[in-house]
Amino acid sequence: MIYSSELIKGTLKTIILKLLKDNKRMYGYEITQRVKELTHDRIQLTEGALYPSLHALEADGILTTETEYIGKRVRKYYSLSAKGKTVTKEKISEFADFMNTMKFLLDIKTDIA
Amino acid sequence: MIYSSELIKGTLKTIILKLLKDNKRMYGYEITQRVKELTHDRIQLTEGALYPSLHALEADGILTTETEYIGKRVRKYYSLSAKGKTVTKEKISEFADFMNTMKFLLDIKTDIA
DNA sequence: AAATATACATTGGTTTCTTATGTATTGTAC
DNA sequence: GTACAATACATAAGAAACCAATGTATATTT
Repeated sequence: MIYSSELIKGTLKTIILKLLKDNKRMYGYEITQRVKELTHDRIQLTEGALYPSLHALEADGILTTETEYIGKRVRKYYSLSAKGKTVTKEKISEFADFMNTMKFLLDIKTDIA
Repeated sequence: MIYSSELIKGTLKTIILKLLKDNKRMYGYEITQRVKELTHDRIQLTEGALYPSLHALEADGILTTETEYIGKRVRKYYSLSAKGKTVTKEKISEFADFMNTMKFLLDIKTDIA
């Protein structure tokens, strides 16, 4: 199953921030692959969604970047700034709260303890 | 706490369908009030979002309508069509699956069994 | 040598929602 | 009895976020 795109709307930034929280630094392509792997292909980030989001987070001072060359190929690493770490905690906790509300509203039984 | 609007994106139709599944028929204003009440004001549907969604669901054959007059004031009741009942089950189960994926991805502990 | 994977990025379009506005009736508080 | 809030519908203009497509280029596998 691949989720309908409307479902994923609004969660992309939270996913990016969580991955960066756990991994110190990651580059764009790596993020798409990690999400694909962790969700068993259920969530597939498109580049057209990912890169603008990364750029927006950087412009907001939430992410910092370092560019490196692997051979001749450029690679841009993203990391959480101090502000980013705070924002990440808030976003995840807001999402957790939202999920509990939705679970109650939709009367859903979950299968993960 | 009122959730940031981006979080709610993509969930509106699922919420509408779930309420109609439980209540046979409801009118627009009633839906806004019920959601507000059930979520303790955390989710407040705006009319500008609700009515276009209801109209779209009706146009897709997912909802049927009956108009009644309460005194001189018009009230438009919405109900699930046969197709709508099927779609509702699919939507809720897709959302439940999505929540489990997100819970795993964000490493969230839930407080509802 | 060709195909696939890696790695960045932008552009045009669509969907979905927000804010604002509009109309009208009914109930409540002063 | 009149102003305000609540009830109840609706649309329109714009913003935000995402998707699909396209573009460029290098590296690896077959």
